[in-house]
Amino acid sequence: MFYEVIPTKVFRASSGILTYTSGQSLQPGTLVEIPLGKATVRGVIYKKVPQPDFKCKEISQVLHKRPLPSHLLKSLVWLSEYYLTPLPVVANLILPAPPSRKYIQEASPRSSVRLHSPPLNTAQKAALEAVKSAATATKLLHGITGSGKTNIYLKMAQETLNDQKSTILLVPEIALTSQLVQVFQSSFGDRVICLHSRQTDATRRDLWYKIHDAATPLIIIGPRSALFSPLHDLGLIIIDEAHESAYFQETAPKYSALRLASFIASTLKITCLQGTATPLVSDYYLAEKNHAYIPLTERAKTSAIQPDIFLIDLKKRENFIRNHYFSDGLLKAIKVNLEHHYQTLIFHNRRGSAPLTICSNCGWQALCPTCFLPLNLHSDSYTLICHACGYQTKVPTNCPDCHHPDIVHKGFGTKLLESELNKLFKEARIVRFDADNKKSDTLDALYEQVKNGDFDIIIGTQTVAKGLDLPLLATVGVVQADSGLSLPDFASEERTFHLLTQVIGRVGRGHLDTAQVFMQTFQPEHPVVQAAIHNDYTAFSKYLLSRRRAGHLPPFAYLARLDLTYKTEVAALTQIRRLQNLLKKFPKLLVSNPAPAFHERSTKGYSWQLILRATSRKTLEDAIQHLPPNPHLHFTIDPPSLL
DNA sequence: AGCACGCCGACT
DNA sequence: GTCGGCGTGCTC
Repeated sequence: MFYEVIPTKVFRASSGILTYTSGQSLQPGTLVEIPLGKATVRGVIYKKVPQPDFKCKEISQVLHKRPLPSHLLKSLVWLSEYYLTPLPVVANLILPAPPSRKYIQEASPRSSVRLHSPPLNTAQKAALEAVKSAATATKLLHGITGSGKTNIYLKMAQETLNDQKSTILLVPEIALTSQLVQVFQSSFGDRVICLHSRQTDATRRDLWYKIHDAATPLIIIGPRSALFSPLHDLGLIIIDEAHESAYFQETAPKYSALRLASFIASTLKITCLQGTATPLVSDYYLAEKNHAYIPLTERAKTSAIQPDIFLIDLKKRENFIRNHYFSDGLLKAIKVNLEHHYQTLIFHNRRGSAPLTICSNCGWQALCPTCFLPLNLHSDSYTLICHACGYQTKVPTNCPDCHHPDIVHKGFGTKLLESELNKLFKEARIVRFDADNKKSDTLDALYEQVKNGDFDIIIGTQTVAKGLDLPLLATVGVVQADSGLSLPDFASEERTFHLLTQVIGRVGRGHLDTAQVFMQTFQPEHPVVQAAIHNDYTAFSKYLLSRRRAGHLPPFAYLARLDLTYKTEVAALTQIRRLQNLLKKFPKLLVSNPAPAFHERSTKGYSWQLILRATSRKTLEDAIQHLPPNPHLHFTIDPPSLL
């Protein structure tokens, strides 16, 4: 018998599928090992075929008798076509981790008492009914902070379990301490399997087989790759925080877990529920059009309160008499909080002490020797660090160019704010959370202490904006709300809106009867800042959708980014111009001018990019498929950002 | 998307 | 001459 097999190794300019022979009768989706050149690689049976007119090698081993569930094989084909990626590249997504010698036993999940999911309030019941009655497979649940989306997830997972079906719950990044994981574990005990990146290959492989061979339905909680869990009885997919960028895989095979989940759901005729307090406007627009948009606007907790929001203009220095970074109002609030043993959260989305280091005499700037990006000052270790590649160097005492001693640092990050607050409030216990924390003092590790009030002031980047529920938190201070708005990226306004909305949502959660937000900004009138402080998603989406429509951007156009990377800048430039000319023959395609990529230079060389836009996806696909093969060229279809 | 090999232009 | 980068062929 002859079989087409999808190998996991690729050769440029091969169609991807190869034909092998076997004495056994094998079903599509069976995992096998095949000889390929001098090597042996793993592969998946695609389908049975008649004997071809060329000679075939024999399948060397059948790895698992039971084939993969059919929706996974269909997913491979879909991903390959949708993202124009060779089948062998996407095949790597569905194979279990290869065996490895090191075996670490996972702590077995606590089989706790089976709690029943909490009863739903009227608004939640109505939303659940709306989810069930929507005609499309994919539904968007727009639940504001505190509306109780989790209760709806629990209820749906429970009902799916009652139907003897499994559920996949996608989370952006898995924190085992996260409330969502804990709630699911206490409700469903050892039916819950968590997948995460810190598991060893051996553990992952074990769990893969456990899922594949499971006799009873399960609940899988994990990151985007959890979609490839080999469940034979999948009945529901839930995507929490569906706006998060972590659902897009940036490295090949590039894909959006949201789009894939939608494909799987419509293939299996099951529900894919995407829940978020701040939908991506593209998803919102599409869901609205498909009658799959379900708003849940009522706060579940009656004790929840609207925070008092103080918008503070950074241009008016009279608001900053006492300190350069913190307005007088914010400092007053911190002082009051200290007296009441309440907490204050200071949000600033830039780590380090200062992002720029320059010579005030000749204008020399400290740049990373490989990335050419400005080096960030970290005062605590007195080093300059590249936030892109990690390069470190001592801060020079004199300018390397003119030897002048006037080296100055511009801008500010969380480390500077931390030392500033330490000076202002000597008695306060201050903690900072960002990507510079060591494993032992991450937010995850110190969560209980933070919650119990062991710290008075919490400073952080986006890591503190998401999901924190602190009973003693009274005040949020945003040091510069508009700092992310100037990036050269069509998604920067949307990202800023998400962050501001999330960080505002940290207070007023019903624990305390006081809640304030101090929003400092150079652009108090900016529509994004205004929409965020008024918690007005409708105004925000209206504003952003009109900008997107005018700019021929998603959801009104399809987007692709072409990146060309060469060792020398000349090569990158000449090649990108050639590419630009080549693309002129596609009449319906909008081609941008060549521009240096945001991360213009890296260890790989110099990168330049072209942005392609088209109103039909087919136009984009045609253009990309007709590009001459070039190992220096990489493309991203539907990029969530251009950075 | 990974490796081996041969070509060519830029250096010592 | 040597090195490094680029282009090509490889697979059933």
